[in-house]
Amino acid sequence: MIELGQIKLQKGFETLASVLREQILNGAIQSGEVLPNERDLVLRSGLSRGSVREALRVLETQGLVTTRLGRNGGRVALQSGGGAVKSSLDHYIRGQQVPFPVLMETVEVLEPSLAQLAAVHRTDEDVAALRQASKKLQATKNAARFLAANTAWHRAMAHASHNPLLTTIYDALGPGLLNPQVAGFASAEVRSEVVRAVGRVEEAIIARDAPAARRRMERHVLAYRAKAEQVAPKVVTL
Amino acid sequence: MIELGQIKLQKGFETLASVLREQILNGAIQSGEVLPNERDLVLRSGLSRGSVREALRVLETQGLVTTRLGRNGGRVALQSGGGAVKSSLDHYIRGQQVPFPVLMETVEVLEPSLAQLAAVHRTDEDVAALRQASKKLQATKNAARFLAANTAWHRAMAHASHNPLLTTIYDALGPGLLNPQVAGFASAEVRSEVVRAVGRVEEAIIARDAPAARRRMERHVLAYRAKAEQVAPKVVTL
DNA sequence: AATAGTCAAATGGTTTATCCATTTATTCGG
DNA sequence: CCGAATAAATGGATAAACCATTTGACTATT
Repeated sequence: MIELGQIKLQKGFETLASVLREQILNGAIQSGEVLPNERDLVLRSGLSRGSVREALRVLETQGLVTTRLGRNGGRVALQSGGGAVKSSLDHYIRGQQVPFPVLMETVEVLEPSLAQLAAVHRTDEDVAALRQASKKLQATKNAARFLAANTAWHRAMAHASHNPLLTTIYDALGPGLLNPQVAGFASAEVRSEVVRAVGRVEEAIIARDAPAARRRMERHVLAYRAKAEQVAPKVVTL
Repeated sequence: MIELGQIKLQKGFETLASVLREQILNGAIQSGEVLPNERDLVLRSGLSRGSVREALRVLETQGLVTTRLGRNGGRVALQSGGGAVKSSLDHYIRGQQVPFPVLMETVEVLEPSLAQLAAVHRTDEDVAALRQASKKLQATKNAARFLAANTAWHRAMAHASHNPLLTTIYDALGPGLLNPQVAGFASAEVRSEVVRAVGRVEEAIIARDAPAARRRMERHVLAYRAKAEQVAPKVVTL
């Protein structure tokens, strides 16, 4: 018997979705361009309106088109932004029940590298954003707001790396890290420690000292883990 | 004027998709469980079959259900695997036209960390898989197959890290790296160099020497970049 | 002239009804 | 008991309306 594998039947809506997807991804349909409306696509494709709508819905879900209602509405082509990556990672994390320690480990891998890259690629605007974020961090006493300010600084650092892939991935991990058992331990002592560590990383980034930026962030991350293990060992340890 | 933001209207199919999605992600609908069929969902939701189908199509696109045809068919709930992450990253890379150097940079960030984690978490099965992969690599002369074998070894290493997030992300980057201008330079000299470097990283992973694994992979990655810059400077340099 | 109100048109959203295609359980004949 | 025919259950697809939302055009009012 010859090996055939499973013969995959392409459904009508899938075919249309593929065709349009390819045209958007390869630039034949430019970002911002309005696709033909549903009734037009029915005529052009020979499919029914229901099938056309399913195809468009798939593209919308993939972040390749948005939908505008009303007169002068229609489907607008987009270059898929970080949104789809974010939601797919979110589903993956929740669905596979990725353990919290794995999330921490991942962040511990990304942050030092982001700091290093930020030191290499940062612009003056990045520096301004970082300074503003760390200023906010210093000024914030409330624990919940401190967390938010901390996240904001880290995002600014990621942005300064100018690596859109790593930044998008890093951003997508954020929500999963807001484990209340771990994130909640922002005592005054911990906060001042974080402010100090962040400040030192920021200095290195500003000085374009990539090895120092990495090293300091590595230390910070290790210290953070040590503290988290004190507070909630069962949640943190792999 | 008061700040209101855009008031978001929830469409019928969106609402149904959200409800089902939440139930799948929080485990109320178990992985492998069959959802009610379309006609049932029409009765339960009060929506029409078209809307129900759009909702299910969205979930399918997000990798949360699969569709089986025929009697005893239906929608089966899944925990979203790496597929959705992979395709969203692929769309992101193609759509945003993420430059090749950024891809290389990202891989250069991930690989040393993966090697380090592999040294920490590897099992005996991982070691067996790595050995098999590097054996294949040594034996392969043909340039195209060498590339494939090289990719396979790197995947095995990523797998050995036992960090599903990083592994999934790393896997998703693979296709984008097959730039023929860069990947094609597998001369005999380069190949033997790669084999040697891979072997040394593998030894460190087997010996559970995490710092060495990272260090050796870092060196390998740097050497690879240097070589690539010789061959195709315009493609590689940021 | 400027503004507000009204209407019409274009588009996506939704419904209903019906049929087709695929797969599998059941039934029936040998 | 087995194989073939049949029926049933399910997703796939179509057609024909109508609804909802938005915007442009027109009109009336001030």
